Amino acid sequence: MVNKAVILRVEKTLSLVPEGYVISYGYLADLSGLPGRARMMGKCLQEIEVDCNWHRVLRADGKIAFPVGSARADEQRIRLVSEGVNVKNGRVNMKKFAWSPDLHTILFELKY
DNA sequence: CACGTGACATACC
DNA sequence: GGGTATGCCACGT
Repeated sequence: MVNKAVILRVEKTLSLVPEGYVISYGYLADLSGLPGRARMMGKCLQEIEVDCNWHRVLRADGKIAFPVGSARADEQRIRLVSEGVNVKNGRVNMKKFAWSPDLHTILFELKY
């Protein structure tokens, strides 16, 4: 189990990620006021509402975190492609599609 | 208390 | 590009 406060923070951050963009686990943690806790993001995503933007979360190198060919990986790829994010060999070009707002601005707005 | 593990990241070779 | 090492934090053994 993950703290409910943490879950809420991550849900809030995910709600800010625009359609057509993606974000890494590490930066998601940073924006949620939890620097260095990338590994915790995965735990959170297993407990978060299915309606969140979980499919926009990728590894820092742009790869989908699930094993290639798995049902989850396929669903994530389909969702990303359907909103305009190119997925080639289970990987996304982070230079093009990564959502990278100013960290401090977000932290200030969310009061973390 | 010491490890091992995990939807991870970074640095270095 | 791949492979190893280390840092990170929560949990289970």
